[in-house]
Amino acid sequence: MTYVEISVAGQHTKHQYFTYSSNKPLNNGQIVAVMYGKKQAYGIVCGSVKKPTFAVKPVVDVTAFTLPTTSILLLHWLEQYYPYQYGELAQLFIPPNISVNARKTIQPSTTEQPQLAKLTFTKDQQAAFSKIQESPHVLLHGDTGTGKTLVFLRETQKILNNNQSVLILTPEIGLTPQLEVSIKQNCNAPLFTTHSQMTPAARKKVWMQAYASNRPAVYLGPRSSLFLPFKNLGLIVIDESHDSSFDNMQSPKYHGLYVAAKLANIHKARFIQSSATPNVTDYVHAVAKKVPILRMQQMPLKNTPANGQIIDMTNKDNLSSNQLFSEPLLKALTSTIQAGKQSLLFLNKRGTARIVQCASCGAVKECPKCNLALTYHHNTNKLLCHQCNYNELAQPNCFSCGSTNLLYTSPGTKAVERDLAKMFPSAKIARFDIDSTKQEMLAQRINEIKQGNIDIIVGTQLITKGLDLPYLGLVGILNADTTLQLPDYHAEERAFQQLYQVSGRVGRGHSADNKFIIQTRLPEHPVIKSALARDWPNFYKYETSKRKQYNYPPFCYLSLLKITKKTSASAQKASQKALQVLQQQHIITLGPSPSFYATKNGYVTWQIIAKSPHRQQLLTALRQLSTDWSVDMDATSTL
DNA sequence: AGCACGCCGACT
DNA sequence: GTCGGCGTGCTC
Repeated sequence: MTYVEISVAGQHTKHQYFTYSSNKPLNNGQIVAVMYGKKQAYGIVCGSVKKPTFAVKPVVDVTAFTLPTTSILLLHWLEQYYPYQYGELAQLFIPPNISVNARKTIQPSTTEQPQLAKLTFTKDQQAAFSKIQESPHVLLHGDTGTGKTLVFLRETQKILNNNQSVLILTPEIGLTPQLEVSIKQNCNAPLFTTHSQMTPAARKKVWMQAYASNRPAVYLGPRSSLFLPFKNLGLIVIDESHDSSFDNMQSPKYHGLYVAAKLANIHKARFIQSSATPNVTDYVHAVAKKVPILRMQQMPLKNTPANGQIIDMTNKDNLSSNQLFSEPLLKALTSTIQAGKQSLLFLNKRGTARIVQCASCGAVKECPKCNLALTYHHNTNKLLCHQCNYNELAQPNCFSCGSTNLLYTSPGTKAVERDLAKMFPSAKIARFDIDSTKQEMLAQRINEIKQGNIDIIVGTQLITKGLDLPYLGLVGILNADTTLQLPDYHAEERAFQQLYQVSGRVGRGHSADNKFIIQTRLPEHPVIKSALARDWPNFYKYETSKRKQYNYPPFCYLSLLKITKKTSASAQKASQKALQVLQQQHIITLGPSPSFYATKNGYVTWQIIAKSPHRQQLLTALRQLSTDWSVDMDATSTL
């Protein structure tokens, strides 16, 4: 009889390991089935021990799979880097649809040998490529359309030639199958793609492939691909590294970028983080760690940058009879339709935040401590900071200019579509948002749009990502302010990134005379101005100094703690208890306050922001909270 | 997360 | 008296 320590996956476990007995020897990393309480669960063998003093249960069954040491090292690193339940982290490594009967079968991979495309590099691409040879970790900071992809794909081919595999992390690729196509054209190895629409069976196939194959391959997928049982990884690329899908998803909330960097380090693999708009936090870290930053600005095509224009919506001369559209935007729409080109109108629906903005001067009241827009609470007629709970009575007049013309809501895409249909009765209009578009339909809709038989596209954030529309002549941002003013310390950065990405959709060398119009009530806002000028350094300077002033990341470690209870009173009571624990450990706290999305089906959520200049100090304190707190370490959104 | 144990209100 | 509310704690 032997005794092993097992990391039990998927369960809420306060202990790192639980001891089980087994009558046959087990390997470290082996995946086994155990009883945990009354439930069966899978676990990872993490070492053997002497017979313990307490009673233990036997291992129920063993699977045919043993995780590589690299995976185990990554698991242990995650356990000390994040304050999460150990079981949640172990779960990441367990293959989908696992069963004790599963065999180690792999599909013989069908590899047609592709004709590798001949690459002609621009000077920037060539420079970046040679720099990559000199450093194991680089930040590829290339403007949209400068051909970052080809640079890391050539490196991918080099690594493959060296008989090693490559992992390419990408935001959800439903919208951008281009990357998949480019990999096939440029890389001479089997490609295994994972995406969120895939069935567990299909995911399992990819897992098996990584597990059993000894041949080098390219793995393409979202951040969950980090936990595949890789062998001999020579390169990890994280494409669009700023994308929120790398850090924004369900718990356990880990940042794909940091985990990727660690995994590369464990494998002694090269690491490339690639983005046109890197997060300032990541950028500051890269500078601090002396990671070479490779700037690419040269366009390979003869592109005409779009004609950018800011429309001040507080200026009466710009207004039309319709509240949503300025006169210049309507004129641009008319002429774009006449020219037979497409228009894309971007509206951020998430911005239905209950923010109060003055229609006359654009001013929004902010929390003096947090620098975030105050949200309006109807029942109490108060303006409230959802982060620290600061509040004041709502006034009928603008605090800045005294006007009584205050705006409490913003319109949705439906209203936009309806008004457009009235004003342009003969135009074909397509609306694109999460509600109107099921994921599976997207590809089809996009094809429809690419053919050019749609005149006006109305969309939300979906539209910002890597979509190349050959007939696009106009991009209009209906209300840039909604994104900008979400009460979230990261909101201005997200606004810049979105504006930058959307404006990149137009002016891609397809035709001259393209337009990019931003409607705003804050025409002098540094974020709006730098986005229009596509001036990243200016934005970076503004954003970092603001973060420093109000003590946000990267100048502190920040985590968001949430608790959901039946009643507001019990949530507050739990919050007070947590505050005590945190403050005893000298953690800076904001709140507690009702969460931004405070109530769902009768339950109430309250939250606390916890900050500290020292990661370890914050982790230690968070580990002392009761288990009903959900923790988002390094949260980039405090909503 | 589930599930058991334990201590206070309204009921046959 | 007790049925059951959910607050607290544990799972090798």
